[in-house]
Amino acid sequence: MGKTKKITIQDVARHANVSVGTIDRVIHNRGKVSPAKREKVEEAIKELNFNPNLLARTLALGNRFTICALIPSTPYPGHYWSIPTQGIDVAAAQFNDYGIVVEYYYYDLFDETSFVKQAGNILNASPHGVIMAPLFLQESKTFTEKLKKKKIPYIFIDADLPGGNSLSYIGPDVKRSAFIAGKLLNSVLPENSEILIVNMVKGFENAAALRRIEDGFREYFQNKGLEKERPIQVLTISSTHKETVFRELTKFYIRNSSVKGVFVTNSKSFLVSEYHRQHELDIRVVGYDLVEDNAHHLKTGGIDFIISQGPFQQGKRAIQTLFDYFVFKKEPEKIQHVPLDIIIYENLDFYISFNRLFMNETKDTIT
Amino acid sequence: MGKTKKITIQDVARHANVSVGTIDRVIHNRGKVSPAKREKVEEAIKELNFNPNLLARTLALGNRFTICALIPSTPYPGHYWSIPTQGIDVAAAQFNDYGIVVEYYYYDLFDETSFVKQAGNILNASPHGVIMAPLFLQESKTFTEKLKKKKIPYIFIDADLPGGNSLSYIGPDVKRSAFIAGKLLNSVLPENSEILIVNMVKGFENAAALRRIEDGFREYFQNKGLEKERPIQVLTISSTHKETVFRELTKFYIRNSSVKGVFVTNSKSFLVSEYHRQHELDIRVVGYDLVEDNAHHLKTGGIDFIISQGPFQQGKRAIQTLFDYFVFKKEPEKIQHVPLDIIIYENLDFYISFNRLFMNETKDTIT
DNA sequence: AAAAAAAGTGTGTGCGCACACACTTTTATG
DNA sequence: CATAAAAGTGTGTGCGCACACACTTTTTTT
Repeated sequence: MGKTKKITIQDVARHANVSVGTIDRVIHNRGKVSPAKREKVEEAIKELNFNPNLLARTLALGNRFTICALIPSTPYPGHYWSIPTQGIDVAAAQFNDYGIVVEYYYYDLFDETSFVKQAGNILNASPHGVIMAPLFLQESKTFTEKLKKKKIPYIFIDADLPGGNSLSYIGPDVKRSAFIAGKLLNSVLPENSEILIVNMVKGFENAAALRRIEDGFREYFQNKGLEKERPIQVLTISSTHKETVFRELTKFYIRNSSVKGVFVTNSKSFLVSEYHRQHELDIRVVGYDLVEDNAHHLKTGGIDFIISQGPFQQGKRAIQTLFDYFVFKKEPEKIQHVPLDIIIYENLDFYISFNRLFMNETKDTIT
Repeated sequence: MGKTKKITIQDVARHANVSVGTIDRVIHNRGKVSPAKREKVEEAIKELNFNPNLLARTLALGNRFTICALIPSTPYPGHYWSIPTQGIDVAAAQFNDYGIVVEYYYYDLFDETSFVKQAGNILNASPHGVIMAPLFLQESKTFTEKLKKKKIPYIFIDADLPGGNSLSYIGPDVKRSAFIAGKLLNSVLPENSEILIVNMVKGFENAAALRRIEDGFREYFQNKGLEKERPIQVLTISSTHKETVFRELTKFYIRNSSVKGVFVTNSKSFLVSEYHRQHELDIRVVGYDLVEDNAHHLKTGGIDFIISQGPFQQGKRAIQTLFDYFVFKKEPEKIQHVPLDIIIYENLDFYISFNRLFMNETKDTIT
């Protein structure tokens, strides 16, 4: 009872009256095998329900796969990009023994040249696969074309590059996420409230993505026939620094006092919330990404909703997708949209703890 | 560049001028090793950043761990319990080569005796670990006490057993989930609407859990001072069959026509939604669990919110927790609360697809 | 019909580690 | 000071698989 013995190629060999060499030839469809024996072996495999042991195979093959991760650096501990990085770390640790080696190539979120430089470094390293956040449109295109020439597969996370020929895109459906933001914000707004969309970007790189976010957001109100009742304005700030953001917000609010809801299109909604708090403004806020600062403002009520795009899962899934591609030659889905988690004060804790609890475990075992 | 060589105990042995046997003794802290060499070895391990290869270790040890899963059977394909089962399947496949063998012992959700019988079977099988959904209070207690005597660790999923001495509980914070249900339902209700809580249970087994759900739900309205404005009634139906549920709903609604919102405390909210549709009632519904039928009613608008308690993750995490416990002797957190996902029409698809996409991969590679 | 080529099959080694065992050196014991 | 006991150390085998290679049998070529 319950003695599910391990079936090995030895067992199959014995059962089919051949040697392990023949089993090997049949499994990998190589070398020469007489039709009679081939059939006998295939029969035996089915009968015994033989599954090759991946551990032994990996050990015997001894091959290594290097993956380069081209992602933004984490300027301070609670920063957004620390989360995908953790996801990558966890998966990397899990697959380390299978020969997966992950190397990070960090670039500066606000500096294209750092991106280009690191991209060059990756090309020199000639890894087996690449994970990247293609946040700079043109530079990313240049890079991926070179990767394609070298036949190095690459996966996009966080943002997609339309027509980028990636092995897979793992990230949010941004238009949909903005649509949800609209729905959520609308649900907490009194009648006849004006709405403000706050963008914080340095240049024009993300223009296309921002466009889709705005579209998605507006679409909700159009679908509900609320365009008139909820006028939407847009404020684009070319910085994420507190002082600049505050100054721009002031410049806006002193001219627009009837705004009752704000949608922040990046992970910095806590800045807006903090501004509201300091100036005693009762304005509802919806934003992205469950970073520590946002969690704090969710708790104090300054932020009403945070939409989280499974950043941890993005990193983890990216590694796993490449692993499956390397080891099992499994073609992944071209688009893997992550769940858009709706985070409120009441369910916040669980999202933070559930993955963190486990990370420690994994890390301990590796170190 | 990037030539991260695999460091083996051989490398360490050479570096420390000892044999692999000594390395082994140091790593496992067994046998006799002179202090001088021990230090040299430890030094070498650190210097080379040696990490034992889990694959090779597993292969050499060759031990097997059997895990029995005592969970409700899946009466029809889209049933709730098919999802945790899938999570278990995925993790089982992943750890299969590590010697983890999972055996299912299904019981009937509405039949205590089937639970007891399967529990007995598990005791006979004497597995290394158990995963169970302790849905029958008394029977579960009896069972876990026997497990404790046999020193077999067990993990609860889906529901906790207070003071049950489990290795870990992986599931929702039910009170909190109900609180969230209150918040969500309230957000879509007009002023002065009555609310109905619908329970569907056979006996009195789940009485304690139901109590906590009701408490959590009511707590929201109390905290907001809405007890008066939103009277809450409770309807408990002792069946999940459509006909019975419909009959009981009719009996209730013909006497209570001012109910505008319903909170269904199990995964069958689609039944209530269907009833509303057939009888053209404009009543809002909040329920649990993203089963297929609920997804469908979310899409048609008959259900407004579904709270999902990561059923897939529950199964997966349970296996992984036992694996870490067996292999790394890692004591898990006693309580691992899963995220309480708020599912609406707009983000439903991603929750369904994200895990499903990957399940196929894993299954293909194993079969 | 002999030689060469091809087809078919088995054996042996190593991947990195755990563990049993043999062996040598030191210490304790009478 | 001999001898038993303990401490300290190295070697060899196997886990399940991949792969190189040697070997035998059959088929093709001249």
